[in-house]
Amino acid sequence: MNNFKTQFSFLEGELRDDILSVSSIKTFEKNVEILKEEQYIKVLPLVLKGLVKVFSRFGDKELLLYYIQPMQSCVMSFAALLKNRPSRVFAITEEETEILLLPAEKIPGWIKTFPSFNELFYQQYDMRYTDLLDTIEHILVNKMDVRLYDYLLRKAEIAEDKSLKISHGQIANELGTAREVITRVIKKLESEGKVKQSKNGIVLL
Amino acid sequence: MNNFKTQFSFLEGELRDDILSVSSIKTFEKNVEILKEEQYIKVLPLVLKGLVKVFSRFGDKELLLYYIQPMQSCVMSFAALLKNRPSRVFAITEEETEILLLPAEKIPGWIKTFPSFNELFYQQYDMRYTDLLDTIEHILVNKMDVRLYDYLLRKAEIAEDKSLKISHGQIANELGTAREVITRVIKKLESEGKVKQSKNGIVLL
DNA sequence: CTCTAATGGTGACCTTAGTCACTGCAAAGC
DNA sequence: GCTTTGCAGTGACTAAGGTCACCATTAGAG
Repeated sequence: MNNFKTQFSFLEGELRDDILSVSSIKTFEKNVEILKEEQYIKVLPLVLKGLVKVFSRFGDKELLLYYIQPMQSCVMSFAALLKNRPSRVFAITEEETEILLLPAEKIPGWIKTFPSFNELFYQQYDMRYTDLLDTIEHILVNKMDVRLYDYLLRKAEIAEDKSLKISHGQIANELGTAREVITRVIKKLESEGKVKQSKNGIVLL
Repeated sequence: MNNFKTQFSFLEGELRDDILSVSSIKTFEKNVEILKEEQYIKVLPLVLKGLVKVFSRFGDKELLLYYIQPMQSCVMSFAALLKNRPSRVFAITEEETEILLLPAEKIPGWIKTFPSFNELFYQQYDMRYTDLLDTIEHILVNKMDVRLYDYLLRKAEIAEDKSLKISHGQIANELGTAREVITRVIKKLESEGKVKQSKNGIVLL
């Protein structure tokens, strides 16, 4: 895909050619856990188009940590392949997503040779560190109504659609709580006029 | 201090000389908020001896995020000075601590030139990302008794002393809760035979 | 068309932990 | 000495949210 070159114009031209010559592009359907099938083939993903959500499992609880948007990568994969260690987080496509898969063995060389590539991953780490701090703040200080509302706002903003098709159970998973709680709290938000539920999903007002 | 060279023997010799020639070493007393006074003079800290705790403030709540031990640095400072942005976290010495202060303007050059230096900061980011994940897990899934006990265990382990001199109020701050809660929960731990309280502090059994 | 699975809705209940309003105690400062 | 200050301990209360046991509605599969 040629939009790679324009999207990643901040990378050195030589590096972009190099990447394209050894990487593959793969398209994933919606709701597919990526890097599951590739867990032995070592690759580093770079999202070109679409949306990926990253979450963690703690026993039977799950929690959405952040989204990977186009032009972003997954620092957990990055760390995992540099240290040859399993990932502690999971990634699922939120929509149909096109991903560039960089072969792991080329990464250390690119990092050494191309400052822009190195810079890119520092930025990714910085972004995720900040995301995790935000997540901690949310869990620690906000009640469920605020957490849920912010979650919906963010989701709508990222999907660029104020109408969300998602089940209460799904939301509960992403917020690490129970389905009944979401049903209750979303009712509350509805009564406050912040959202509206219909058979087509949840609409933000 | 010459133990810098032995501690950081994984860094290139040239880099170590370079660092020592332009950096200063500063010793901080116990319980001092570091990087407060230096917030205009831009420096990157590298802990040589002692212990620093890093925490975040959310409104009136605080939360201990992780410790910086010898041979470690603070990724938040690193990110803050690269992006010329204020830090979202705070650092306080837990004991008397000796810190090497690297001048900010030298960092980008060292990163480009010395792979081992670059590697060091990737490792720091990776470590803190993992620490934050652990913190999230604790807040989300564990009850206060488990959180408190783990907190005390970790503190004792890091301080290499099973006897901790710390007030209930202090602990409450670091765990982002209220003093009375700690008093209650620590009583519970005592009744379970896990800790013992005396006038000298809390002893882990 | 019927049966089933997924989803949403709800009331009752319980546990956790945050808050309030105190009391007791001991060390430090005057 | 007394008094202030900081820390520990406690009972009573409350709110949030997790759990349980259901029932209703809808969409899809057979």
